[in-house]
Amino acid sequence: MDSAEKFREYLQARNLRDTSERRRILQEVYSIRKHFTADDLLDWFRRKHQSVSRATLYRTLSHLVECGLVRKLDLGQRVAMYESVRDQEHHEHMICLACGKVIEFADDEMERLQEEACRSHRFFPVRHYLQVLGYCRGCRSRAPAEPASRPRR
Amino acid sequence: MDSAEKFREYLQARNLRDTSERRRILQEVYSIRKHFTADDLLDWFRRKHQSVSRATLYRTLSHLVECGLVRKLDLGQRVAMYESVRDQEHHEHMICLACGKVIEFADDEMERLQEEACRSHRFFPVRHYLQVLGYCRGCRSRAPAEPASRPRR
DNA sequence: AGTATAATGAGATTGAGTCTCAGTATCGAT
DNA sequence: ATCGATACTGAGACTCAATCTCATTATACT
Repeated sequence: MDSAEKFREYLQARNLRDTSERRRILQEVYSIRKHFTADDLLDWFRRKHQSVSRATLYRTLSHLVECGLVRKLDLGQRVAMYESVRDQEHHEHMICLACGKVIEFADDEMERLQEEACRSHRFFPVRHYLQVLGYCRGCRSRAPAEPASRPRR
Repeated sequence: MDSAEKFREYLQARNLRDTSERRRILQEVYSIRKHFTADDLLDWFRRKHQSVSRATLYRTLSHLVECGLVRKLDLGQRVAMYESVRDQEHHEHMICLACGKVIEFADDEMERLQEEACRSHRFFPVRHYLQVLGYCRGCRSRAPAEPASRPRR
């Protein structure tokens, strides 16, 4: 099932309407291959003269998150980051406190342990986020003793 | 080494000053046994007629985070949560999307896998956060099929 | 086509967190 | 103990991502 269809089913099941704005937002989100903020999206739409209002964008993004087509991330900055959920496997993020670089990584065993922890607490997991903040290879080597003088967070 | 001493050493090493506000904030933070927001702290101080300014509080909290005495958490709400880091072992959080309940859990093996992932990416970890969002036992059992009609995020 | 009602957009509002800057406290040197 | 350099504090202004309001419009079911 492709993303458009999945979204349509989600909307229908909740008595929500299939509007052109929602279709356009989903399409745009799925054409992007990296992390983005809500304002990034707004800019891209504006540049294409297909503007969507800020309110509608936020409302639609939260629906997309809710139905699992988009992941909302807190990468340590003030703004929320989003990424489309393709068939790629689930991954986590390392964020460099000095340069802001984001490294993606995945580990099946870690996922399994997590699910087990949820089971033992009778907790039903919907989504999860693992962020490792630290210093990337480059930033670390530039300042070996004390990683960075003034971290961003 | 107790927390006050550790903080004093941190301040000294950075040419920062050991002020009464900083001492009071550390003391208050360490007298709390649960998660709290910056505004919670502000309220508690106000109630004791020992007010600290918002600016000073935020500045001090970020020093405390920097020196490892306090952990800053993103529990899915808009506000940042904090918790004091006692000698208890590192733990992660499950957050209920319906009732907001926070469950703490820990797993040594998961920690180990994480460190390994960092090594293999030549990434120097400083701190990490794992949040599992979902539905707790109670909320899950109240609505078996579709966990919750209107999640908080 | 008609009707109920969900959605949209422009702009106002919220609120956590940060910044500014004048006055104050700390601390090492003398 | 005093001095001087400078880090710190607090009140309030400011930022800006995100949310809300509400009049108008679009959707979808009959």
